[in-house]
Amino acid sequence: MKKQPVWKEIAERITRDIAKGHHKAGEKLPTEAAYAARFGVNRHTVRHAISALVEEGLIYTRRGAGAFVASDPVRYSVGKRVRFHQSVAEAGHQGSKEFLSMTTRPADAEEARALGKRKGIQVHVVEGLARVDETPVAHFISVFPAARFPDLLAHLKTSNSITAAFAASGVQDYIRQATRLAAVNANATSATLLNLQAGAALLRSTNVDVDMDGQPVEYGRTWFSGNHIELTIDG
Amino acid sequence: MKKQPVWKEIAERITRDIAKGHHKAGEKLPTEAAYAARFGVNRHTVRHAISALVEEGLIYTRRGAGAFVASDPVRYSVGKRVRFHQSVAEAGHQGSKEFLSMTTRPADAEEARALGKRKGIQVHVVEGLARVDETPVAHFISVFPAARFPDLLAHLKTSNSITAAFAASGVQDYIRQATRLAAVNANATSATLLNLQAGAALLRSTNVDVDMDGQPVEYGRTWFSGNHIELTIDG
DNA sequence: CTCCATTTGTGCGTATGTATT
DNA sequence: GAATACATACGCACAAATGGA
Repeated sequence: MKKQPVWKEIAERITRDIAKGHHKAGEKLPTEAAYAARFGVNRHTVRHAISALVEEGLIYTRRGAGAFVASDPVRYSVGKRVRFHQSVAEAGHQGSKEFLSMTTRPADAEEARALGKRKGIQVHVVEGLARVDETPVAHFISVFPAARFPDLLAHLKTSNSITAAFAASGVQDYIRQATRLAAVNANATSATLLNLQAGAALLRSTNVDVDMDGQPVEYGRTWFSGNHIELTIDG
Repeated sequence: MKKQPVWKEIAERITRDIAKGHHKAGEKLPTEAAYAARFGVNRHTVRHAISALVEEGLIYTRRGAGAFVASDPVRYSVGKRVRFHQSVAEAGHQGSKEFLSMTTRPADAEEARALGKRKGIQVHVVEGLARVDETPVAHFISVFPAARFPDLLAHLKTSNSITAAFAASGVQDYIRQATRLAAVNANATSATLLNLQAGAALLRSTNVDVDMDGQPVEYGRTWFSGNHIELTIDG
C-alpha cells in the first residue's frame, strides 16, 4: 500500500462511509470534533479532508450548522446494475443517458464567466453519465442560469431531455458556440464513474450553447473516456 | 467595502499582480515565506490563498520548487486549412517547429491504409516537436508516400515547412480530410519530449490531408500536451 | 555523485470570530 | 442568551521534493 497523507486517508474513509449508505443525501455528517476524536487526529486534519470533499462536490458545509452530504451518493456506487435508461441511437450503438444529480446552487467564477453572468447567481447544475452498450463513456456536468429557467429541473425529470426541457421553458432553438477540447487526467470522481483508474486520459469538451438572441443558456463540460471514444471532425 | 478574510484579500492581491503582468506565465512567484513577511501574516494564511488560486487554475505549485504562474492554454483551431503556426500566432504566441528525424522506410499496415496504399510501399517519415514560447507543446509524426514526393525530405531540410515542401513537389494546395481526436496517456517517448510526467494526459490528433484531386498526401499524428493546448472547433 | 540549503506539504496545538440551533 | 459548530488565523515542527554547490 502506498503511503499517503492522513487527511487523504480520512477523506477516503468518509467517502466510503457515504458510498456504503451510512450517511444519506442531505443528512448531517458527524462534527469535525467528532471525526478528530474518532480518527485520533487534530481537527485541522479533518478540516483538510472535508475541504477536499467539498471541492469534489460530494459534501457541503454550513457554518454553525455542520457538514452535509451533497448529492445522490449513487454516483459512488458505480458498477451496480443500471435501472433507468432511455435509449437513443448513436453511431449504430445502443446509447443511454442518465442524470445522476440535479441541484441548484450559486455559480462559481468559471461558470459565471461562461454564462456571461456575475459570480454567485443561482444556477441549476445537472450531472450525468452517458453509456454506449452499457459501458459508461462520458461524464457530463451542465450549468443553466436558474433565473431564466425556474422550472428546468422539473421538466428535465419528466422528459429526460435537455432539448425538451428548453422547449418547455420557451427556448425553441439553440446553437453551440465554439467547442473547446483538451486532454486531462481523470480525477477520483470521473475515474469512478467511468470505471477507469485515477489518472487515465480523458478528453474534456467544453461548450457554451446560446439561444437565437445570442444569450448563453447552457455551459456544459463533458469528460469522454479516452479508451472508448474518438471524436471525428469532418472537414 | 464588505469585510472579507485575510487569505482572500491576499489571493486577490496576487491575482491582480499576475493580471498586471508583474509575474509572467511560467515564472516563479515569491515564496510563501516572502509573501507572509510582505503581508505580515502567517504562512498558513498565505497557503490558504495560494491553495485557492491553484484550485482556480491560475497558478500551480511544485513541492520543493515553488509556485508558478500557469500559462493560458493555447487554442488551436481545427478546421480545413488552419495551420499550427497561424493558430498560435493569432493567440499572440511565438511558435516554432523542429524536425527531430527524417527517414524513409516501408509503411506499416496502419500508415498504408491511411494513405490508401499497399503495405510496404516506401514512405518518408518525419518526426518533430512544436513549441510555443519555447515550451514544447506537441510531438508529431507525419508520413508521406515517397514515390509521389521523391525530394520531399530535401525540401523540408531547407524550408522547414511542410507547406513549402509540398509546393516544391507540385502540390499547390491540400486540405484536411478528417481529424480524429482521442485522449491517451503519455508514453515514455512523448513524456520526455514534452517535458511531462509519464502518464500525463495527451490529446492525440490523427489526420489525413489530401490534395485537390482527393489523393492522400500526408498521414499525420500529433500528440498535444493536455496542459498547454486546447483545441477549438468552430461552429 | 553526495551534501545541503531552500521551498512546499503535512500535522499538531491554540485562540478567536461568526453563524446556526 | 447559551451552547454548538464551522471559519479564520497564529505559531511550531518536521517530512518530502527540488535544485545547486
